[in-house]
Amino acid sequence: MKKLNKGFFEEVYRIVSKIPEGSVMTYGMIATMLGNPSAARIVGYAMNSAPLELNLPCHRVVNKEGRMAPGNIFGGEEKQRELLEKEGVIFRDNGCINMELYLFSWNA
DNA sequence: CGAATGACAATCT
DNA sequence: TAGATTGCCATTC
Repeated sequence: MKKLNKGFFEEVYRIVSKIPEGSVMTYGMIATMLGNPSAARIVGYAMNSAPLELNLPCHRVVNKEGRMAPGNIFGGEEKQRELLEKEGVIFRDNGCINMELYLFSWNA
């Protein structure tokens, strides 16, 4: 669980760590960046194995709905919501993020 | 090498 | 609308 230098994972970590505060990224989007638009699961899997030492802003990584995973990951999706809100991300009433507004534009 | 896993996505019921 | 199912692809055992 230490040699996570597996191209794909590494790229995921790199991209995620590049997400500026107040912005969010979707798994499918990251996967597309890596060249595999269908590898969204791999991104999630990478997060699952993501070393906390990297301080990856995984809370800025959300699914297409603008929502976060199951809820038993970081300590509760609600906790994530608070974190993101604190960074300036406004959530909708349904608990989803305004992706159109907060989606991080990687390709300048 | 083969089977299992996974924090998604899209489709179907 | 919400829940369940399948597909996809890389990593792990």
